[in-house]
Amino acid sequence: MLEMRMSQGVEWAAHCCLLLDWLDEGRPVPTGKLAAAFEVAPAYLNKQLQALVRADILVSTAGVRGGFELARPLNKITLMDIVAAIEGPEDAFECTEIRKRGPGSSTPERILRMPCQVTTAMRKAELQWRRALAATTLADIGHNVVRHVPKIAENMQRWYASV
Amino acid sequence: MLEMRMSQGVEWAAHCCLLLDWLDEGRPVPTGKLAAAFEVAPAYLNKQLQALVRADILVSTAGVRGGFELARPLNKITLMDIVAAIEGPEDAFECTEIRKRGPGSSTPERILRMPCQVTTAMRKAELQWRRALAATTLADIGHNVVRHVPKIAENMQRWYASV
DNA sequence: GTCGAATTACTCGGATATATAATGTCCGAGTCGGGCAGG
DNA sequence: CCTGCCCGACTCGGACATTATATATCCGAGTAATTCGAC
Repeated sequence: MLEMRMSQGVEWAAHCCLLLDWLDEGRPVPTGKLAAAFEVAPAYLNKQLQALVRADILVSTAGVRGGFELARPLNKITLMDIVAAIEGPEDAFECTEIRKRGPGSSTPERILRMPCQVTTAMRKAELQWRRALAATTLADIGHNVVRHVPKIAENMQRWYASV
Repeated sequence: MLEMRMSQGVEWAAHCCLLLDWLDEGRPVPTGKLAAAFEVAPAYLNKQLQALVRADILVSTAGVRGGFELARPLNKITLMDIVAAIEGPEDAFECTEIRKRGPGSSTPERILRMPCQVTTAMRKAELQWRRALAATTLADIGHNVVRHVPKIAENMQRWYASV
């Protein structure tokens, strides 16, 4: 059996953004600290954070006290933004137009111009997915977390001060 | 940039099912003919069709006049069935529970039992996707095609008789 | 004591390896159809 | 001529390569803080 899987980077990115919000440092937070917070490979996390910078979700600062900061508040960052930043803007279903191959190649050119109906249906489904992702901000998710763990920000700040 | 992509097999599978319906043979259609219809690698297509058999979308017949037939009419086959058969039933977003690692491990066990809010949001979005896929049958798609190319079945039957 | 420049340690960024999954190929087991012999 | 058995060719099915992608790592370029010296 095969498996359509999303990159781990999406999960890492979302949690990192939430953590950056909770820490609420005035200064950049370096990759090493974020990696330590989730016990993941620092250099690989760095790569994902670079993608978030390119998507204007984070801003990076070089130098001795450098690191990453949120480029805008969490209520301006949607899950769609995160997914698009890490996975790219392409659709999951890629149409290779096999309908045009073989005997299909002899159908009138006027008709071949019309979109593939299989692809159209797939696109509609993916659109629903993207709609839901775009409708959810990281602020929404953070709010749900705080509802269950009110002291999450305080806990994370205390931990950050100790490392 | 990375890329979350769905297997090509999904596209092949959908088009093969449509073709099987249009051909409307009383007998099984072998892999070779289906592969010729779309100019794809026969052995690899065979692999995808096997998955459809395991999912009870097609039935296979061995032997000299063997091949594949639809296990049920197109209005009983949804895009969700196709995707699940080829890609597997797992969610695209896989939660690795990184919230429990690092400082998160010291939070009360009672809270860690609750689901990850990032994952919950992702699941909701995927559910919308699955809903749309499950709401679309291959009969719907086939109907849309016939609307633009009324003679599609006749064309395919004529081609099939000639190969 | 204050200012400024060189130094140094730290961080991001991209180039480079490795692991894993998707893609593609090949060969064996099974089976149906036809041919052949016998009645 | 009809019937039943045997043979052979064709097809699926899964095991086996190959290629592409995701994962992981490493090192260089650049920067900001710090230190050291001069005024």
